[in-house]
Amino acid sequence: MAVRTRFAPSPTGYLHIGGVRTALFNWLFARKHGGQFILRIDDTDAGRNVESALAPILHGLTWLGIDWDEGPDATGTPNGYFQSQRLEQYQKAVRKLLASGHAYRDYAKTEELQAEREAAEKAKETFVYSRTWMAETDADAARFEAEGRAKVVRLKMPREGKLVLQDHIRGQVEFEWANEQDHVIQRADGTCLYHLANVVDDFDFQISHVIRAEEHLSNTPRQVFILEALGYPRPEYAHLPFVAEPGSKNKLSKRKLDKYLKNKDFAQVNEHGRKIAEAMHLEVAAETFNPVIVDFYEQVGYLPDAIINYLVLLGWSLDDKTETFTRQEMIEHFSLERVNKAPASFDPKKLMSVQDRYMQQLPPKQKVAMVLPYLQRAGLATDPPPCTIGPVLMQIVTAAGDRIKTAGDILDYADFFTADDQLTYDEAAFDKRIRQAPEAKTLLSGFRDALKNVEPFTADVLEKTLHDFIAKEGIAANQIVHALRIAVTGKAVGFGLFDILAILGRERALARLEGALLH
RNA sequence: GGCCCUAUCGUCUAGCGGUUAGGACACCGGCCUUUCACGCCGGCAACACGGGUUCGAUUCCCGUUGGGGUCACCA
Repeated sequence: MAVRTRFAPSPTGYLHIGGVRTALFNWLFARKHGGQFILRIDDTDAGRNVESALAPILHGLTWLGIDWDEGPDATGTPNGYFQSQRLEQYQKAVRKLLASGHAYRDYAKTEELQAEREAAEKAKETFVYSRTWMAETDADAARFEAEGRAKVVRLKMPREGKLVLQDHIRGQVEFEWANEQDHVIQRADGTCLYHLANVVDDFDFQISHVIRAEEHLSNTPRQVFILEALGYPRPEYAHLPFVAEPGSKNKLSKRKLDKYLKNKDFAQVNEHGRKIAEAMHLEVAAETFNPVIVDFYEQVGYLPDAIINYLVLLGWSLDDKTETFTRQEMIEHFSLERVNKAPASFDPKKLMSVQDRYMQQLPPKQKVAMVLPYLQRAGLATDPPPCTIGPVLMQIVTAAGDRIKTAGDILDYADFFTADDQLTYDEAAFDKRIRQAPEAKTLLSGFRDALKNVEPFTADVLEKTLHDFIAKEGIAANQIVHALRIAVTGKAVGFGLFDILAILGRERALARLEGALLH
């Protein structure tokens, strides 16, 4: 049997990290078995802004390299893979269910139903609808309608026996039919509900394996009832544990950002990204720009491979050792049987460390290409870029080494791209290392003079120059090194001092020293 | 509350009857070093509890407790 899996997001306007994990597992499973991965849009009641609300989702999946074999195109133009376009199929299914007696017209009023519910609760019994307003014949229906009642269509669920489900992750799970309600499948206004639509779609698209979040496990009985009543084959099921909040077992939700920001690690990763976004003058609303949303990572300059690698480990593992996987390796090794049953909490710090590993592997040339747009967006480089920028960027990226953990980190070195007389200083550091350090200014000015004759102006020679200077002055390296760094970069931290000077070149280095002496 | 799922270091996890319970992230020391980052070395740290089954349970079974999900004319 051909393997066909699906991811069925509703157009919410953003791609959530938990959703990606679900999509990823579906994608992996399909790829592993040479099957198809289908993207279907659950927009049964979304309405107007579907296209714009869908764009970030399609874009996010594409960015992450989760490609779909069937579904909307990249622009999200509605086609057959939108529930809103398939209403006729759902109506047909309802008619069939009605005809076979698996569903009935119900004329109960909300208050009447509510009363029954409350009575059951009072008596501490499980609520079971009395079916008082059930119309199984046209005569009944006519009578209720004469009373001015509105109708919905309900499932006529079995009231005895049980459903035995084989789940690829949970194993055997059983449900008593008696605990199931006569769920509504068609509203009074004639539109259909999710579970019905879902089952019809899964059948029409020939989905072989339903791989979805655990929250749907309890919904499965009604879906199985519907599909069996319709004569459809039962797909295979795999209910994934959900992705939980950092440091807790609650389901991750984009609505509880305030709470996550109290988590130190989450706050730190968030802050890092926010700083970069601000440097690029990005307008970011906290609700859509934070580590729960995929877009955050793209904006900040993470690598899609790193995110995918982190995510595949969230609920799945190969063994006790392997942590790094190429896509091919993931596809080759993935199996539902090795998916964990318990929820896994999202750990942004660990994601960061995976990102760090991937970044370290990246050749400098690629880092340069990755980093350039960030300078442009921050207004530090023109577009198209000046042809001189390539070599400079290569020098910076090489000198910065592992310090550039995301592409946006290039902005830590923005001072290379600002005019020498526009340099801003970390004032606290400037105070400590220059204003209040004895002799600092004298030493800086002495070293400035020494720089005038350095030839060639390279890191090696500069290092030797400094050592000679230190020896001549009879001082410790500490007395000048920190002052020098602040004088030429404005900052107390950064990569190798001699690399900095060499990249700046003699003229700019001298200008900056001059500037610092006057500051 | 009913039903369902679930339970190994703070976090992600390995383990599928006998292990000094392993790895990774984080954390804490130390080394390297002009700062920061990287790297290296070392350290702290877990089988929720109670019954069974068994020669022997982290592992199998049953309870308890904890956590979560679900019970809509939402998806």
